[in-house]
Amino acid sequence: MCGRYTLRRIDAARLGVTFVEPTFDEFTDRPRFNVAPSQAVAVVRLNRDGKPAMGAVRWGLVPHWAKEPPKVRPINARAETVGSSGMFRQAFARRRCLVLADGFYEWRRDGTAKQPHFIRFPDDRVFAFAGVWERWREREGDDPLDTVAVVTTTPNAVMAPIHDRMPVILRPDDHAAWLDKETSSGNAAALLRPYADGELVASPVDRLVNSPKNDGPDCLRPAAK
DNA sequence: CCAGACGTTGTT
DNA sequence: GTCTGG
DNA sequence: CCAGACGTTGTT
DNA sequence: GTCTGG
Repeated sequence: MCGRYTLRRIDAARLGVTFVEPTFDEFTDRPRFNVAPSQAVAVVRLNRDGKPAMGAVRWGLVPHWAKEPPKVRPINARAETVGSSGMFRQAFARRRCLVLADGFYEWRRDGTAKQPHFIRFPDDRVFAFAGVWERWREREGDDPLDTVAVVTTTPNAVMAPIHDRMPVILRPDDHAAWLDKETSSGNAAALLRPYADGELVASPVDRLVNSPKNDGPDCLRPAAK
């Protein structure tokens, strides 16, 4: 997947979760029309009590064993390797999460030009990418840096004309199983497939979104013909 | 055994 | 932390 | 992914 | 051209 998505509103009740971290105000106060890598993103993960809770982490994974957070960090993890790669396997086994969004961008190449497309559900509902997260600390007792990567897979019929990868979008019925630490790696991996055809829609949007500085409704303006 | 890597996308 | 390559 | 920078000395 | 930052 590309490095951009949107979160314009949050329907926490529908997702069956509660707000737990103060930093989450960042999302309730300011809708995001262009969430870029390294920014704070909204996730749902299991609390210590085993219940789903909503919070904020940074987009771009820093594994717990890193000596220093690298400047360039993976924002995506391939479904084909997320269970085996040294970078992701622990997070995949123990720290799966949901990354909340209500749409995402993908660029289609027209020769040298790059045409951004916006992909969403027709009712603009909030949905969940499959994510894996990690907690990094400089040293014992320091404040943690929590980070996340979104899992990608092969495109469905809507995405195929635009791009050769797409983020994994989990159906609500699968949210609990993805989050559950007891779910086997095999069963978790089975959830990592392209979203069913026929629900998502894609449309070209203004190139305004190409600059991470732009974060407003204009990012969703239909592309000029 | 130790040292070094550990990622994706897209592009060629 | 854990795996791979030498 | 795209946009934007692409530098040093010395000072805080 | 290539790297960094968002």
